[in-house]
Formats: sequence, structure tokens, C-alpha cells
Amino acid sequence: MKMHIEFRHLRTIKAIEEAGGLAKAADMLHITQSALSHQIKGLEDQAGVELFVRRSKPMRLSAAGQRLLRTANKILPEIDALQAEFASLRGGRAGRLHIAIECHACFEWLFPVLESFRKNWGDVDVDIRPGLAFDALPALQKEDVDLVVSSDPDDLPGIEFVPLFDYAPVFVAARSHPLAKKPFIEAKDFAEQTLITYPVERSRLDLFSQLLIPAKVEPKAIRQAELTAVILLLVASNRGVAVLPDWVVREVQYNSDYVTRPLTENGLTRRLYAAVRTPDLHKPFFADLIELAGKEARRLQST
Amino acid sequence: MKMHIEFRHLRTIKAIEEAGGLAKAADMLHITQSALSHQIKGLEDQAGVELFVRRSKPMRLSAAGQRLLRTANKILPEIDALQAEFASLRGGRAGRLHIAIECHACFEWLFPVLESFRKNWGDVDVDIRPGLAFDALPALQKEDVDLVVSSDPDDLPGIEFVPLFDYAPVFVAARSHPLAKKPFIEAKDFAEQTLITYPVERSRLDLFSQLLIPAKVEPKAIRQAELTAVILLLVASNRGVAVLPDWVVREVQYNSDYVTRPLTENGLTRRLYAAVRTPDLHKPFFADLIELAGKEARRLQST
DNA sequence: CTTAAACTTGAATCAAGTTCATAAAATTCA
DNA sequence: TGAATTTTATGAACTTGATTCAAGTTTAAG
Repeated sequence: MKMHIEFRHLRTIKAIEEAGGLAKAADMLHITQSALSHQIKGLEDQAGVELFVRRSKPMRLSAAGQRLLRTANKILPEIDALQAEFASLRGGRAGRLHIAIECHACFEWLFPVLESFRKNWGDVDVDIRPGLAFDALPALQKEDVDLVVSSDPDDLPGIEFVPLFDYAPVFVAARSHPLAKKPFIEAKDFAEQTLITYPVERSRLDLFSQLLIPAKVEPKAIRQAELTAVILLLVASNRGVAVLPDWVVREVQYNSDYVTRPLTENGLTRRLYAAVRTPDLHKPFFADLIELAGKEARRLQST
Repeated sequence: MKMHIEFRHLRTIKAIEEAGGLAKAADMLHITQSALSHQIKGLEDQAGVELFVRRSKPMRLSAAGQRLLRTANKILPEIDALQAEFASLRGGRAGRLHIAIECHACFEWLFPVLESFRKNWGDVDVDIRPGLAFDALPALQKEDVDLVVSSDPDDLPGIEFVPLFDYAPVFVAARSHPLAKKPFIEAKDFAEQTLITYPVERSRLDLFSQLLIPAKVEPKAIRQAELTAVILLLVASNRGVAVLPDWVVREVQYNSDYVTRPLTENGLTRRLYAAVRTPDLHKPFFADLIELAGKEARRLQST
């Protein structure tokens, strides 16, 4: 009888230990005592090891049997936990929410949102995955991430873009900067400026995709900074100019030595989206996240 | 199709992840790719969870699938280790050697023996289990322990008593003690003495079982001490007298302010045995332990 | 657009665990 | 001690369910 160790055997060992005998263990496992006897015999045969002491009548675990029991007690809780997790995943109470953000400034509003979210959905595995900033949508399709924050909706099969909120990229410069005198800023104004941006490719910056590339204007120089606070610091000390979402500038007021101006006469408007896989759209915790994000966005706008 | 998680599924998940596709994974597991397809379908059905992303052609693990993989990577090494241990147990290279000692002084020679033993048999789980001092032989039968060191052989079925070495319980007293003048000590000599013993029941002390109980003599007082060194210290400072195996007194010479005398005119001789279950007697590492114990005993006698 | 590769599906097969009925062994109790 | 009871073992029939085979469907590639 060829047989290798299965979960069944682990449960059997555990039950026999607890029940202190085959018959009671059989009841516990809802099978006949005969089945257990066969099962154990098969296992002992396969392992080539005596698992029980048959000298005395209520059967007892031998040394090897106790060793097996140890492994059983390690392993069984592990799959029980797994099954429980799958069960609550079915019920929509658990799941994974790994987020990729294309929009570099979005950390600012995402953190408070996730903070609230974690309070409501303790069983959801939340994470922000940097480093996937580009290729984020393919990663979404392959289930490497579960949500992408993006302002460039694309008509991909199986991917849904849910609008989060609108924002305006605005020009930021030191109060003493020459351009601060203009009521609004145009593309050609950037030709002689040092521009400070997040360290991402230019096609993903609103200023370039919406204004400079169409107008074929190139800034005099570009300098990059990782943190929003640093960008504003550099701007305030007149090391260059920047373009940031309006709410970012309003939120991070470390310094008031700078002014903001609309881009173009009418101002530019952009919309931020949450991209998710279509089937995920109706999961309860996804819906909740979208709602929380909306609330936070409205809070930011009204600051 | 009702089915619960089995090791097969864990191996499958692992293989698919490693191979990066069903077909290659099937080869790896030596089954058809069709079998894998059925297997996965059954598992997904049972768990009620999508384990794979079927959108793209080489199948990839979904979020839930990755969760399952994590558990697989935790559990599989566990049973692999178990199987390996059983295999070397079959080969006689591994096993368990839990020792109960009835003879309290025996720590003295047992430790060096076990030290050598562990060098030869690294895969044997060695332990000394105190607290089973009495009831040690029943524990041996029930496989709660694997070896009992005892000086009272008993004709039990399935238990073998292997002689280790002979020793003489000797009387120990301070050099200035009145009894130190006598060439040998008799039972009645104890009537007016304070006796210092190990903290065990008197029936397990050679002095009582061999001398005082037959002679119906009771010491004036009894004081107990855990450690041999402490007993000798108390004796040397004349707080009482003691009876210890000859080799113990010779080995632990912290102090020379005491003398030893034989018990009765001809001296008492006792024999120490290792009790093991008959089938264990022929296992290689048991044989080796008995031999090591013999060597150490001879070393002690010749000190 | 055709071909190739990868996975799915359904029916048939076959291995293996379970049950049923019964025997053997050990324990208990009178 | 021996009958009664409890506990485990055994063998044959049965049943379940995993695997294979053959053919179909979908996706990627040329």
C-alpha cells in the first residue's frame, strides 16, 4: 500500500492523541474505527516507523508518533488560518489592496485615506508599492497590484477608471520672481526658467504633457527633488519655479514666500482616477476606499 | 466537486510558480497538464477563490494564489524535514533518547557520557527528564522515556536490564567525627546520627533499602541536599553523616576533611543497570551509549 | 490570417480510502 | 480465573475522486 503523508494523517494523529484511543478518535473524525486502523497501518508502512505503542490497549503514541504530532501541531493551524482567510475573502471582509501611484504628489492625500481605511478593514493587506510607477497598468492586469492612482485614463479591457477628484496644476514661484507679476502663466514663459520637478519621466508630468510638449517649449534647466516640501523650499529661495497640484500647495504651507498663478488664461484642469480591475470594483472594501478617497479630496479642496 | 486542501495542491502551486506555467509544472510533477487543470479548478471551487489570473496566457498567481504560495513555502519544508527524519530513523541514525534516572548521584557520570554520545549521534534527540524519578519503568513501557538508569532490576515483559557497573555505597563523615574511628559502619551506628541525603523517598536510597529498613533502625534526624558537593560540604563541617557511592566521593574531591568507611564488615555492593525496551536494545545508538557508559564507569573506578 | 502554444472540458479509468462484518487481543470485573 | 466488555486488526466489497485520454477553446506569435 503506497501512500504518502497527507493532512488526513496529521488530523488523525492529533485526534488519537486527544481522544486517547482509536474508537473515540474515529467518532471525532466522523469515520469508522476500521478506517483509522487501516490508515495508520498504511502510514506506518510508508514511513517504515512504528507510530504507536500497541503493548497497552488504549493505543499510545510512540516516540516517532510524538515527533509526528509535533509537526501536526505546527502545520494544522497554518492551513486552518489559510482556510479562514479564504472564507472571509469570499465574504468580502478580507483581501489585498496593493496600490501603485503614478502621481508622485499623491502620497500627501493617500496616507490619511489609508489610515482611515485600515481602521475599517483590518483583515485587508494594505501596501503602497513604489518602483512600479511606470508599467503600473500592466501590473494591475497581472494582479501584481490591485489599484493604480493615475490621471491618464486608458481604455483597457478589464480595467475600470473611477474618477476621484479634479485638481488644477498651478505655477509656483517666489514672491520676488519676475513672473509673479503676471496674472497667468503661458508655455513660452518657461523657456527661460529653471524648472523643479519630481524625479519622473516628463511624459508623466502634467506641465509637459498638457502644455510644454504641445507648445514645443523647453525650460532652460530642470532640477529634480523627491519631496514636495523640498520643491517648495527651493522655489521660495528662488532656485527655480515649479508646477504642482493646487491642493498640494495649499496643504503644505511650510513657507509663504511664494505665490501661485494659473496656467494659461483659463487655468488647466486635470482629473485623478483610481484604476481597478472590473470584478474588484464591486467588492465592499474597494467601494469603501473610493468613498474615503473622495471625502479626503473634498476636505483638501476646501482647505 | 467537494475537495479540501491537500499537500498535492501546495506542491502544485509551488511548481506552477517556479515553472511559470501549467505545462512545465506538469512535467515537473510527473503528471499530465490536464490533471493540473482539474486539480486547480477543484481547489478554486472548494476555496471559492480565484487562485490564478487567466487573462494572460502563461498562467500567473492571483493575489489569493500568492497567499496560498506563502503557506506552501512554510509547510512543505516542514514535512520534508519530517520525512527525512523518519528516513534516517529507519536507518538507525536518528531517534530519541530520553533518559530517566532513579539514581540521584548519576548525573555525575551521565553528563560526560552524553557529551561523547552527542558527538557521534547528532541526529538523536537526547534529553534527561527529571521529575519521572519514580514511575520511571512504567514510563519506559509507555515510551514516555527510552532509557532508565536504575539499581533495582525487575523482571518486566519487554524490558531489558543491562548491567553498567558495580559500586559500593560508603559511609562518609568528617575526619573529626566519632564514627571515623571505627573500621566499618553498621546499621545501629546511624541511630544517633543526623543523616544527609538526596531529596528522594527513602525506599530509593541504598542505605535504607539495604541496611536501615531491614535492621529497623531510624537515624536521629534527616537533612536533605540537592547537590553532591553540598552534601560533602555539610559532612566535612560536621553537620551530619552521609552515604554515597564510592566513585562519587572519589570524583568530587572539593574537600579532604572527611573520611570514608565501608558499610558492614564486608562492605555493600550494588549494581547499576540501564533499563531499555527489548527492541531498542539492538539499535546502533543504544549499543553505543551502553558502551560509552561502560568506559566512563571504568574511568571512574580507576580514579 | 494561419499556426503554434497553453489551458479547459468531459468521459472513462483506475488507484486508494472507507465501510461492513468479523476476528483477535487486552482489560475489567465478578 | 474466566466471562463480559472494550479496543484494535483484518479482509472483501464498495465508493470516491484523482488521473488520463482525446478533443475543444482561447491566447500569443509569425
